[in-house]
Amino acid sequence: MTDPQLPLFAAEAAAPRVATGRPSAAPFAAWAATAEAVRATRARREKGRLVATYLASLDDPGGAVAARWFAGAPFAEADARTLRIGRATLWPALAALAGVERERIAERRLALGSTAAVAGELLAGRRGAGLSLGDVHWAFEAIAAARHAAGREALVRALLAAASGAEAGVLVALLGGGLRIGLLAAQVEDAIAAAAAVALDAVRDAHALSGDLGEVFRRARAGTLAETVFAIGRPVGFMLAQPKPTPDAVAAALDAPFVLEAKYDGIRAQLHVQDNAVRLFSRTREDLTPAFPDLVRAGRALGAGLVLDGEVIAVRPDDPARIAPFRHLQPRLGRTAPAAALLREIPVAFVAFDALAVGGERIALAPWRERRSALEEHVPLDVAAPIRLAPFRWASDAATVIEAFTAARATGHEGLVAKDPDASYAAGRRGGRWLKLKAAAATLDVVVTAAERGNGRRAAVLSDLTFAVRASDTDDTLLDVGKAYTGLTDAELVALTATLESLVRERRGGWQRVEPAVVLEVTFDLVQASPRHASGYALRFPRIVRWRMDKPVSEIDTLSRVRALAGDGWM
DNA sequence: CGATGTTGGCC
DNA sequence: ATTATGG
DNA sequence: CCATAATGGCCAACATCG
Repeated sequence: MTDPQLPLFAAEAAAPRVATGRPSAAPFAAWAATAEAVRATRARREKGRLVATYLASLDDPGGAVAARWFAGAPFAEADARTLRIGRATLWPALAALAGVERERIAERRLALGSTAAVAGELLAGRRGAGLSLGDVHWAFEAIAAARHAAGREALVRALLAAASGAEAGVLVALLGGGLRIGLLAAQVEDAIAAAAAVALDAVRDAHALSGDLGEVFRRARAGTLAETVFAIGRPVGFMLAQPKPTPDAVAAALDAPFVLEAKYDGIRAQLHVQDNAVRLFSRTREDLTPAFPDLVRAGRALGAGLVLDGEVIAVRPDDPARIAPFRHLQPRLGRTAPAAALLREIPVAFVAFDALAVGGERIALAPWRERRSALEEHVPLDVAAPIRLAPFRWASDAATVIEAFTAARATGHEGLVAKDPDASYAAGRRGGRWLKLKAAAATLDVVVTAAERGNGRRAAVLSDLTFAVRASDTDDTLLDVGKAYTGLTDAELVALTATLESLVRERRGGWQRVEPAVVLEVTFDLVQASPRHASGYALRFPRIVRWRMDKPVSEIDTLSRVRALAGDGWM
């Protein structure tokens, strides 16, 4: 169907891609049917079994793409390309194909909760042209390479026109950025291990190293998983920390003595130094290098064969030893060619807290103590250097954790990370060997002023709540200060929806303004000045603590309290 | 040309 | 990032 | 305990609009 010619490989230079073999002629319909069967069951083992059975049935090496797609994305994590397809492209394409108005799409989207479900409904009964895995693969390649939205829409339309009704639903889900069948990378790893009869650990390790489930599947079947190489310049999966609610929980979860480090409020990054070539990668393996030429310059001085794990933070221009909050770093993110003035105004540092390779040798499997020694040999302790060593301290009890936490907060850090000194680096996993502890937040009592219907499984409830505070003790004007969607149970959301429906004042699609009567207690990590809401403030990581049925609107918090909670200056 | 809309990626 | 949910 | 879904706020890039 699509032309497997020139544009398909045009983007190759940007990010080296791993070959997955010749495109497969295997029917896409079987993949789509498997995805639907996975969606239909909630049993995790059954989902895994379905995927494993399907993967085992593929005899064509080009079928590797099938493994990738089950994780919900059209491309591998190691692949920097995106499709740039959203509702602006999907809705007109669907409307044209189904021969209905755009309004009808919007209406059904609201009722069904996802554009994928709308596609399945509107295109139901279509026979399809017998798409193969290879056809879909080429279509994704072509869409990613298409520069203009019109070109992408034409490609999407051609793809969907060739799809059966059953295929259209999953295709739209993949195109729109999420399969949502209750299956992600971790489950696909299980299925690959089962389908190829290899050890799960080997599959996980290969995935962490390659960032491509397609390659992992192909190698698992070829018996060459162990040949997945660690290479400097190629990002590895990050080891993540598990959240803990209290210092006691941290102390209880780790054997004494354990390690405490600051939790830096920046962006996690992996620094690769290979001769003169320095690269920085994000947690999702995006290439951050272009945004940080200052760190690249500093990295060249470290010596080759190094892979460091750490955090990029903003530092104060007047004193680079002191850290700046996350909002200062934000304008430096995503830049492809940052101006010299920006580099000056917002200086950054890479705070190294782990070493995955030194002298060209992978040391990720060694315990933290040994990795830390290696790190200290390669990174200066200088607290003002652009690439600097993260300090740490030993702790054996909760009291020490509390003390370190207080000190970290006073310095401007988010909190602490606690680590097991004997643990190896668990690439790509969030295990119990690293723990994080953040600040116990203040709460605000607010009133709901507007609500919006949710997506997917929340399509039937008003799950997205906009809330306000009073202007002052003497002025009852309500000023919006944020939105939240998490914290209430499903049952509470259902009950809340009924109440909010009785309070409707104005309705626009799935959105509605309501009489201010529902009082919520909300929490957050931070209050920040923002033009987003009428109050002039917004919340970082807002979540609902509880529905305050006992509290009248006349007693909710005021703008002055919000102002008092807002971070200001360098903190 | 600047403003706006869409998408993607950080936390 | 976060919380709720269910295997 | 683990994996997954659904979603906040900020910001940059890029295409398109006016």
